[in-house]
Amino acid sequence: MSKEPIRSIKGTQDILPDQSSRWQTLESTIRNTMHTYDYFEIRTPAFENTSLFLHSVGEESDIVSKEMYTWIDQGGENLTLKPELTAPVTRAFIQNNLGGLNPINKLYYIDSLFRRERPQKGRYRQFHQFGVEVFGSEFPEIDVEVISLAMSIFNTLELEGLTLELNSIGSEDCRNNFRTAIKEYLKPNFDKLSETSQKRFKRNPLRILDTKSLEEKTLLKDGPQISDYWTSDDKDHFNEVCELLDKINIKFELSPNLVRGLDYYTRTTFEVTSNLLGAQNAICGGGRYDGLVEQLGGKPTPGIGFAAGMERLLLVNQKSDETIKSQIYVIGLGDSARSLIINIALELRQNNIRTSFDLLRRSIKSQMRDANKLGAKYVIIIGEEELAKNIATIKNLSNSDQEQIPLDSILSHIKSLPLK
RNA sequence: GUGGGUGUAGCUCAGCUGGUUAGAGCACCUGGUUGUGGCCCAGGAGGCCGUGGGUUCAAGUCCCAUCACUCACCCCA
Repeated sequence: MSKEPIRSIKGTQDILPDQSSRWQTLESTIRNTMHTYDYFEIRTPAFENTSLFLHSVGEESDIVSKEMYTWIDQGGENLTLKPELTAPVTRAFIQNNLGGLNPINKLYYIDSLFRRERPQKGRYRQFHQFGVEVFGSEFPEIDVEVISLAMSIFNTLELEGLTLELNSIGSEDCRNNFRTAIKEYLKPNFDKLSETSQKRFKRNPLRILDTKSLEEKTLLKDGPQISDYWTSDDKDHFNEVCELLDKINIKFELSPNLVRGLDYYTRTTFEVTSNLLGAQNAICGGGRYDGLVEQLGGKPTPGIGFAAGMERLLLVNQKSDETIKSQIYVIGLGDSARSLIINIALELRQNNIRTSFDLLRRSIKSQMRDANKLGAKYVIIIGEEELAKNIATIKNLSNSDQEQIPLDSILSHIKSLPLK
């Protein structure tokens, strides 16, 4: 009976050292851009009360109805690993009265989320998103700032093949009117609709626009359009957003059927897709949610945000990353030298010089190999001969030059060398 | 939840219509240099051929089941 090793959970992944540097560069690019826009980071807990998501994302949404990791804890509380971040950040915004401290709050996050779906390319059960949530402004300038912030990060990452799709699903009134109109229009054809569309017809008619079926698409083409039901304010808002985007040279496509899956969206919705991915080609999605804060018990406060999937960004961003290289490798031959190099390595490290030495008591040959593999620039060799003369041999690995220096001048000597 | 594809060395894979000790490249280790890396050369280690069952004189190869991975549907980042 051989023991089966324990495996990671389906849809989760280990990020190993050969990949972690790509994550680090991605994260620092995100933070840098966020800071140039004066957005500040918010961190929320990994899990929340389940009701938070029921009341924001919507009970009929796929996320809530079939994808959440939910459990009852030992105290009887109903908890859920966060499947998205707008609701938790909004909850934190309300709970900490951020709106009372500042009329506008520009928040960003980089975080892990959890959804129990069947994994596939670009989709995992634990995945990472970065994004922003801005509370307090109803004006188009902020819609545009948020979009331009997202695009600016993608530009810095030199991503190619991206498309920005834009739509407005109008305010509350608009959507109510549209909802009755589209139901009216589709009612005679109800039997012809797909099963999912029939469900949506009852629960969330707006999302029928999302359909993939060609027949339904052509049927919808001649039906009522959301834009016909925009209030004049909705229309003005959307036009201003488009104009401002033009003004700062951000290209976009109008997608009248871009309805996002979550209940809380209003007015502006947008999505960025990549033609380099498979079926899961959305790398970023966002929009306005002017009613959400109030819905979750806060003072009426407009909001807008986006979230971008980091695993997908890394799939799109195939640029290779230079690996971090060591600088100094210290070799000690013999017992006394071996104990000496521990001190030398320590001193170099305290001076911010990347330093390694052999931990397997291997031969000098293997140690040289190891130094080479680590990308060290110089090797310091201390053996019997050197010890006797109180010197160290320093070898430049790129041109094989070797020189000998006094033992007590190692640090100053190394500091004078080009270590890059 | 549904469908397709794939499971052979640490990694990428070969193994033809079933046939004898299961291979390659890369990586790893040792040696070629009494204390010197990369390149080269020589050698070495490393495989319940995913797992269980079946057909057969004979199974990595065929059949069934099962598990895992993967892609896709649904939906989303």
